[in-house]
Amino acid sequence: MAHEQLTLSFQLCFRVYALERELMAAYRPLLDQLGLTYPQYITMLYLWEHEKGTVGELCSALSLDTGTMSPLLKRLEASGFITRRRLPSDERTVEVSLTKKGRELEGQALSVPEHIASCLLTSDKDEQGRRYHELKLILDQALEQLRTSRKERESALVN
Amino acid sequence: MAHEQLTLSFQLCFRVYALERELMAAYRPLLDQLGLTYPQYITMLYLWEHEKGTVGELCSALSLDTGTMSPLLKRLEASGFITRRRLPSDERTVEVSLTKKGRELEGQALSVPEHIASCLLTSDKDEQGRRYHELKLILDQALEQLRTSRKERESALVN
DNA sequence: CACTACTAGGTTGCGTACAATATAACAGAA
DNA sequence: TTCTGTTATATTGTACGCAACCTAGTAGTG
Repeated sequence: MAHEQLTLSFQLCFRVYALERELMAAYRPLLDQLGLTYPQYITMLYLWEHEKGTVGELCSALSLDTGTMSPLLKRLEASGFITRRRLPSDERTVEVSLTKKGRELEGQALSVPEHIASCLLTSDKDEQGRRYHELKLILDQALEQLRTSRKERESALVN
Repeated sequence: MAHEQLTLSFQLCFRVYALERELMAAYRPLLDQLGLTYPQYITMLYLWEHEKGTVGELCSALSLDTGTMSPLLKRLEASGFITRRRLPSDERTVEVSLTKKGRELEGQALSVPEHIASCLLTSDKDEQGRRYHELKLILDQALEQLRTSRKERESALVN
């Protein structure tokens, strides 16, 4: 493979790594006021939209495993935003629901996207909007690419 | 701000968050064989290029703070890849250097970029190369944008 | 029913990330 | 020289993120 492609791949990875942390740093002061972290915030976003969901659905929606999600939900429960209960129909599955306090938090979170957008967008919003739309598409392609590669690796291990 | 821009920003953040973890998952099996994590790997990349550096230089090159870098370097030292010593000229500064074992590791790491590139690039390498080059530019712009916004926030706090 | 396999979540251990704080060393002013 | 402020790094505490393992509940088979 061409040296340039190897260099490019490395630079992409490093930038994604750096950008992820820079984005978290942008969210942090906003979410601090709500008493949430970013992973907790996107968990709440899921619940604000769907009102409830099982642990498995949350793991799958956010691409997180139970080792991350279980303690995270425990903390959200301790903060009083959600409740957890085992389903009578299947005692293995745990259903997560919003509390009154959790539902009310949505109102306070309404300004978060605006703040983040204003950190990402500068003067020429139309031009930048087009670029970011393009960026979203490429990120999706890269994600799908990597997930496909990972599944191939994993099934190769089994066989 | 337009609702579409708010939605777009959120989707970008979520995808960067997901892509970062998917990339780490792609690196993990490769780096496991070297006995490195991704942050340790990019630390070694810096040292393979520069032979040595201070803790501060490493923090700044990788955009990590000392709370992350200090224990990371301690682990790299425990693995025998680096040594640390305080500079006689300034006892506050710690200089990190490669050991023989650390230098030799570079040879075993040569195939890593190739593997990652092959997970990211599929059939049409030229077309995809162009897209990823574009992606790199947009990531850089987003990074700079966010860093500028952050500096503004921080200096606003001081004043 | 007894046995086996599978599934949904939880727990443990290790390594980041980072805010907040601590500490020692240096640098400049009085 | 002493005091003061700053700098470079380390430490502590909290929260991910994930591999590996554990457990209880369910489902299918004979």
